Amino acid sequence: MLDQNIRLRYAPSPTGDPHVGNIRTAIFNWLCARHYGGSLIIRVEDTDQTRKVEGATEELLEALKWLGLDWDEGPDIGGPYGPYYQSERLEHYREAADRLLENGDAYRCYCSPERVADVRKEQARLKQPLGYDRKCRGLSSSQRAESESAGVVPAVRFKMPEDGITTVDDLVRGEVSFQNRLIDDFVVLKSDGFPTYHLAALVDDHLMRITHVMRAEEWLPSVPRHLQLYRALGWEPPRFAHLPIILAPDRSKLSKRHGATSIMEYREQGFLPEAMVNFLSLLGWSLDDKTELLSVPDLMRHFTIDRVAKSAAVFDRDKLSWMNGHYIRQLEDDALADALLEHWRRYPPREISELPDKSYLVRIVPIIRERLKTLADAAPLIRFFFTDDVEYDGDELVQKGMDAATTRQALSAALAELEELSPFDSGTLEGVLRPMAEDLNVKVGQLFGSLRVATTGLRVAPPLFETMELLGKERTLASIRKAMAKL
RNA sequence: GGCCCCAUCGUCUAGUGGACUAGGACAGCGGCCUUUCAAGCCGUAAACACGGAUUCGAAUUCCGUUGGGGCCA
Repeated sequence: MLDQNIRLRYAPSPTGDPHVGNIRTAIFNWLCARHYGGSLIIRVEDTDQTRKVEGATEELLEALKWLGLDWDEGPDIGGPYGPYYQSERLEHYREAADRLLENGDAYRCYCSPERVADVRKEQARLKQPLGYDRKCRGLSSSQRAESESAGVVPAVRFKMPEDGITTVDDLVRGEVSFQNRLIDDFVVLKSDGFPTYHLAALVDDHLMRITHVMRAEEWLPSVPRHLQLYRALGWEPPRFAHLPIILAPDRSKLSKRHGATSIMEYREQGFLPEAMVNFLSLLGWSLDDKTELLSVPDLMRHFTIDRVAKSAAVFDRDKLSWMNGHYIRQLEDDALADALLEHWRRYPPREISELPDKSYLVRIVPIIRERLKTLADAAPLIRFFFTDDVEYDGDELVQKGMDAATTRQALSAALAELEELSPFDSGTLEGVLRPMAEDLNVKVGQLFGSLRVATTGLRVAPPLFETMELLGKERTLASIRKAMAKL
């Protein structure tokens, strides 16, 4: 059933930011195509001119590339079934509409949008099923001529069968049936000559030899329309797989008011592409009863439609964060430094004014790696490495159970000891500072705490001795002196 | 309102009639480790929506109810 010749498509509308739900659909299509050695086609559904957003297609493709997806045919690379923008394929839709008209499977409708709306309103009032009342379905040629001469430009409506049942054998849901009589004669070609989604997507899927349509569940109700269209056109329909939708924590549709919805916002917030792909893959799909962490090759190896879930999934940011932390921890020093530099280049952090040297950053990275959930967590944690005037309140130096005098005394003692210290490395530092706490009759936590604030300006910071070593003797001593002056 | 889909811990999920005293993960809680914060390790709490039916036996099949979601404007 599924073989190397399968062709899947991802067909986004360039109407705004790439939504995580849409991206999840892209990932599923991609994984499926790659798993079976088939092809992934990207097609831009830009026939709705009013909703078109400038630059949206470029941003979308960039998002997909960032995540590591690739495709075999698409707007940027072309392919044997192009063009891959629907706005450049209008003649195909017109042709299909003409055929439907010729064969009597469609008719011209002269009703104004206002009339159609009124009909609906009345139906709603009477609590009847909503839909076009088929007024123009039985128009005589003279009636048509009359409207034509009055200058009314018609839309083309498909003649839905008035009885019978349309059944789809969905790959994730099994058989789903619809009563034809409850579905109205929908528009396939608008009066402006542009196709509706139903016609355009279907014509392209056919012409592009799509074998499997994997898309979000919200499209399930339009399947009977599509199937009837395929029948009328004499084309073999693809197999369908309707994916469960992604919900916000309050179980409503994921939208702006729930926080980030664009995949690019997650990038900005410091999430890694491998974490996003892994996490999104697990929303509506699972490998088994215990595997959570899967690399892209793992996912490609294991992804099959039969393991796609039916029920909607809530987008759990906490789990994403955990997973991102996991992937950050997995990065080698060099790779993590690169990732941070790249992130800062793209989204300059307020804490660090200039991009630091990679050679220095590579040395810092080991002491913060396991403290990061996102790349964005790094800058506030290590800003003191890149500036000499760290600002903090003098009170912060004073640890619990101490006062300004004892703190000053402790810092002074530490300073005296460190001035003579060589080598200035973490092991040696710990070797002299730990016993010093006892001599001073304070707890190590108190001494280290004061030194931590003195050197980093932070109460929560990377490990003290490693930090001091990386700061170097001069800067460490200078910051302790500065701290004493604050007391 | 009509049509369609869905229903296992708070969340993501495993589970396709007996191996289920229902497994894993995130989050929570407790502990260990510990210079802060993390990470790590150990432990703990937590679910088959409800009611019928089928069956020797049901989370698993069927029907209904309830709830949630989607589409139709």
